[in-house]
Amino acid sequence: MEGSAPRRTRIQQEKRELILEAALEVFSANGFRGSTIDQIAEAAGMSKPNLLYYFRRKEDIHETLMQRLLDTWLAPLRELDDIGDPMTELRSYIRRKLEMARDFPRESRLFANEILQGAPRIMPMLEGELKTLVEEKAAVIKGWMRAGKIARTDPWHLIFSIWATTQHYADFDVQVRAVLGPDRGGDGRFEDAARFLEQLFLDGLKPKA
Amino acid sequence: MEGSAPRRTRIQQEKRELILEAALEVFSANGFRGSTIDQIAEAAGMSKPNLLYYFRRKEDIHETLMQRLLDTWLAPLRELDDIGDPMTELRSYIRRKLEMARDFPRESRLFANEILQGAPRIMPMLEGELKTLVEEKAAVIKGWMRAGKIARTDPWHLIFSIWATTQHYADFDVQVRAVLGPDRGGDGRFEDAARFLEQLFLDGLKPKA
DNA sequence: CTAACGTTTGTCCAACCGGTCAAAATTTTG
DNA sequence: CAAAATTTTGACCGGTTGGACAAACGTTAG
Repeated sequence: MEGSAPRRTRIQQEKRELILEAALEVFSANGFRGSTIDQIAEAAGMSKPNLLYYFRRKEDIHETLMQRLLDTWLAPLRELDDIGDPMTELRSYIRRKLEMARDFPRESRLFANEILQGAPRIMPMLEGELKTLVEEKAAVIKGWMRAGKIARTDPWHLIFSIWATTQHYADFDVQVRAVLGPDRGGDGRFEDAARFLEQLFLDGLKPKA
Repeated sequence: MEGSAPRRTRIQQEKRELILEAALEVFSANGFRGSTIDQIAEAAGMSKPNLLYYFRRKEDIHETLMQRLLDTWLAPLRELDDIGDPMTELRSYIRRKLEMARDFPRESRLFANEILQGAPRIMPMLEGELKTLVEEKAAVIKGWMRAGKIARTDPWHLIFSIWATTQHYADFDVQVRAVLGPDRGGDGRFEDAARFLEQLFLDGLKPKA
């Protein structure tokens, strides 16, 4: 797809990292169209033309950012493994996703922004790599169901519900904090969420008979 | 906050509705900064200056849209009532929210966009009206838990999980459809989702002993 | 009919924005 | 050190955007 990776000097590597870090901050807060090169340049501590020396177009920054994001973003799902106890596997998948929402909220929001706008830049990846990965894992989950290890349901929607509930704490963070208020909405909210989600996915809400 | 509502001619009422409808389409697809007055004007079938005759600033359109949105958006939660069987109440709340995601995806995306950008325009409402409403309903749910009608958990995070799982089908629609593929991702996906969510919130994933 | 009022349009503007370019400053290399 | 290569900067450009405005057009009531 791309030619061989261009050689880069030490300065180029450092400055490119600096720009990507600044761009993550700006893009995740304002979206692609809502962000200006000037904003990113200022956040990175350099002038606009200087930034454009490292990335020729605004889109190049976004593209690079998105490519890096996707690998780390899908890592937890890739780790979902056939070995080990199914219920434990699912529980640690949920925990890992929630930790990502806590530790990398900007990445989550960048992704959410892209999807919300119709995923114009990563549609091929959704229909290709992501679809294949989910199919693979859905098969694993189906195996667990056939073996009677977990209840029978739709594996795809199960995965969606894990994505939705965990990423909610990154993407809708301001709302979560506003609704919980200063006391409940402090740092402890992720542990509360983890406890709740564990129970939800394990037992649901029906009272113990 | 605002003076008495200005008198409006018949034409003004109609045209304002037309503009709001067009703006919902454009804003929900491109975000606030990503949308131009020209786009909205074209979608509404009028010229930019003409549109600006009805709404003096771009922000006014967005603000009006947001105010209207919030009422209908919170209606399902307001309906969550103490009368009736708790488990049934929760199930129909989930169903109503999922129906809103299906029937009003643009409203959902508009709201998601606003929250993602840090809710600059509706923060007071989140900390006021919304927080109060959720507190009220959390108390109702706590009552159910005390009465042994549903399992004991955190009512706040329960509400978040319902929001997250249902709105996911509007906000991340492109991703859902891409991952499900043409066959599974058709119109039936909302029924599949409803079935899955009902089971999840009722029984969780633990296999029936 | 006509005056008053409401609506629509074309033109214009200043600010912003993505990106170019050549020259200056700096760093690297021989 | 000095030449070569790299990095930084200021000035600039064309296109877009939000919004202003006055003139033209349409509608309605006396």
